[in-house]
Amino acid sequence: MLEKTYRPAEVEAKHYEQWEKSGAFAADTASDKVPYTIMMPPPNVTGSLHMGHALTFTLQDVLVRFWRMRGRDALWQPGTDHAGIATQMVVERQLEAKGVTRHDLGRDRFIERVWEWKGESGGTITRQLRRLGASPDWARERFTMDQGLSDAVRTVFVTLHKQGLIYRDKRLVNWDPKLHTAISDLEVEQREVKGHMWHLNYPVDGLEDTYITVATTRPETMLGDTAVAVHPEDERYRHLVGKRVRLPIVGRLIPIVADEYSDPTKGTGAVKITPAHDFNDFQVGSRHALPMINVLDRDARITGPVPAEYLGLDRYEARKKIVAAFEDLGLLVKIEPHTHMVPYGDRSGVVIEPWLTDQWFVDAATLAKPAIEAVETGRTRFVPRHWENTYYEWMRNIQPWCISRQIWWGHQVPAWYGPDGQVFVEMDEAAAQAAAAAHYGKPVELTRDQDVLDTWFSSALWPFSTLGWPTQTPDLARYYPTDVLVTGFDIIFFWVARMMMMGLHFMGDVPFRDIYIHALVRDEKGQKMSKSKGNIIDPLELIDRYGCDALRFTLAALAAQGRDIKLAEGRVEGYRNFATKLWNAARFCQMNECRPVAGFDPRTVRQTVNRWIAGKAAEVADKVAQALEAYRYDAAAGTVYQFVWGTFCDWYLEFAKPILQGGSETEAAKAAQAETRATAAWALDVILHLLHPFMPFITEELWEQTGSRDGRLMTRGWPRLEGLHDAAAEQEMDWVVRMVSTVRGVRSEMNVPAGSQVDLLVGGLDAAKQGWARTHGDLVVRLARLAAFEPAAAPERVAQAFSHGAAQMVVDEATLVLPLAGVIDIDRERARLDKEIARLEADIAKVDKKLGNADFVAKAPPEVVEEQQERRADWSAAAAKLREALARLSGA
RNA sequence: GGGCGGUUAGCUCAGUUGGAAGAGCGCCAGUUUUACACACUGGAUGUCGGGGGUUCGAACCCCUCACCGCCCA
Repeated sequence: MLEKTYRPAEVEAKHYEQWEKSGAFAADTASDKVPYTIMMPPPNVTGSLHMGHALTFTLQDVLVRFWRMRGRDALWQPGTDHAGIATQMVVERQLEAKGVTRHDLGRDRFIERVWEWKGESGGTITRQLRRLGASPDWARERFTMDQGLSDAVRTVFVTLHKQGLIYRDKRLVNWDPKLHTAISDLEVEQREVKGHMWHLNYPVDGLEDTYITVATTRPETMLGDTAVAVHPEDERYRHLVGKRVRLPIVGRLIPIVADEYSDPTKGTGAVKITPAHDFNDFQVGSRHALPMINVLDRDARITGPVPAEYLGLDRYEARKKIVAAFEDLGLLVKIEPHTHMVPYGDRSGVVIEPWLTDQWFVDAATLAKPAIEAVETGRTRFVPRHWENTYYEWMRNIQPWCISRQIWWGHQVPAWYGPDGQVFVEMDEAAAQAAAAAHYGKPVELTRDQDVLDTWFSSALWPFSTLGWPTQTPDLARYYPTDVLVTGFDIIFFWVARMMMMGLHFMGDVPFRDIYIHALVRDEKGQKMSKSKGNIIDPLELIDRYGCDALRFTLAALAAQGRDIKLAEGRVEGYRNFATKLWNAARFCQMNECRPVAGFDPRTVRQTVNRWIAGKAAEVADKVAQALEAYRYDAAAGTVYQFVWGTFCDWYLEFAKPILQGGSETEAAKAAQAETRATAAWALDVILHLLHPFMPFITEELWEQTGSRDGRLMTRGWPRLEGLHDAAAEQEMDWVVRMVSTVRGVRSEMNVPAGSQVDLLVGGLDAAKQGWARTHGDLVVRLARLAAFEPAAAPERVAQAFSHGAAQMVVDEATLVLPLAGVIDIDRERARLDKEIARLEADIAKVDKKLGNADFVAKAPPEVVEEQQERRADWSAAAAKLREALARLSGA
């Protein structure tokens, strides 16, 4: 016998181990099934499971389990990425605790330490994924620093270099002065900061007492100014263009240039130009061939051709000192409070400096072209579709991608330099030596480029590098392109776009057919979860408290397309209750000996209730499948929830009770009971299948406990239920539901005590329904808590009932009478009937207005008009019957 | 400034070819009703953000305004 409540903690680990051990997660390259492939977005190896992971991996697992049941050879490719900067930071922090720096260790030993760390702590997130019930093919787990994936990275780098799509260049990059590395645009976070706008006077050379006032948010950069720019159309400054100003403090003479970059409506209309420290100024500088003077070192301290007293000052100390100097010189015009955007490194949290360095770049614009086209032509489809705009917007304005990082942990750039700086990009040192020997005509000593590549460079190859590329493996042929990528919108630029570019370039085909973009998980107030706000909900805690299935079902049920998910713990609790409900339904079946019958065919059942539930089950199985095919997780979850609770538990099991628990004296009763037992067990099995992708643990546990089965639920096929829809059974059972609900409603409204059993007399029931009434009489009695049910009550019975007071109601063509001698309050009943009639009359009036409109009758489709007419007829018949009832009441 | 999304019951949200406004939670009332109180039964609740338009008919299509959120400058 099942326990009274489901206890997730006791079964989750057991089932997971069995699934994994049995090989149920494994894809089968040799299979003749059609593959279904999802590349798991590799979480950072430093990561631990947060709610965003819980969502994305639940959604992926639902799909994978679903399609696996649908008969596909499912490959969910798992792994982690090496997270260059993040991982290096973790290990450096550990060293720091011991008072050691990575430089003390040296590069090789440091990297050894990182691998040690990875061995000890790198498995956290994959262990946690198991607790979530995720079913990827763990045997194929990959890491972006694996040998195979590293070969792929080198191959891609060398190939793109030979194709001229990777090059080395001196450009301004986003420099992180704390981490001492370049980072990509995407790793820079623009934050709104309350700062100041300093208005500084620059004396115009050769004109006494003439100044040009520039406004800046960063006074310290004036040390590197090489021009002042004004708009060519700006009348205020036209006469000064071509003249020069003497840069205060520094004393350098710099030109006043006309350039459209300067906006006459902003600040003073004149801007200082610092080409070596500002992206816009850099462009102005190139247009006017201005010198670039670097005044910051790698720590963002002052360096370069500046007065000695400034050398070595931190950028903010320098700012203070510069402002003070302008004030002393009488050149500080004013300081205004000013709110503006300041770039911060998303890892280090410090202000980023645009800094002139030598870096490796990918010619992203060239690679982007086919990637844009693939989405335009629909070879890859975004779901929901509007995310393609975000993709286009970024792809069409794509900048060269800076891929080199000045850190140690990562894929070292496969480039070697000769004595004269000549670069040789090759697969390995031997090849570089050979190339160098050929170039110089003799062997030379080479030094390897110290930089490593952006982690996203290796992640971009994930859809094919994990399958064995550059080797043309059977896996690669079979599983690429993949079916769908499931990820969050925040990663469209970082990763999705780059996989598209690399996939198309190296595989000649898109990496995935569909890109399902899901929302962000927020707290119940709609706030983004963050450590600093203290509003983090830990998925593992929720799993401990409510069970994994409850969390998974919640996330799926809330995953409506195009909306963020506001997660309130109450929802998880609600779905925990749902799991308990299912558990108890199974318990009920078990208590009533509803056991699966081998070879049971639901198409052969005779009892109306059984034909009815079989038809409903088939309908739901289809709906759920269709919803999942369309990534409508919320609809799929809602449909199965509604069926389990609202149909199977609330009605079917109640309908089955009299049959199951009634006597089995006659042969007919015995047969009905046997059939109902078998059908109930079968319907429960269907439910377990439909719920399995969402709630794998409880369904597997119930599968195990409710029958003697071969094999696990997880490896079963999705129910194929054809030919089960039964409109007649549906009509009949709907009528029973209407009868029961109507009586219940009136009982409650008339304050009939729940415990008291009353008679129900029915008049005017049409002949066809007399049969239904006979079949389901005891159901109506039981569910409406009646003493007796008389579907064809004699008029004198009714009259007698009225003489003592009765409540009346209308179901379809029939009038129902509930004798309530001693209980009924006549005024109250009259008022109730009045209200019912008024409601119907209001509805009728609405329809009449429509039908009275000649345009409506003329222009609306005939079936719509007919529908309205039928409605009107039904309502007015019901209203007439209620008026009769009211009259009877007054007569009594 | 540009783009995208949102505004429907107290709360969170469905509502996919325009054709009687829905669910869950919460709330109120009642219930040992032999699977389940993590339950059962019943009930109340809406100018579908405002305004205009198209249409026989608009929560849905178009225009406009307001507010909220996100992304990019």
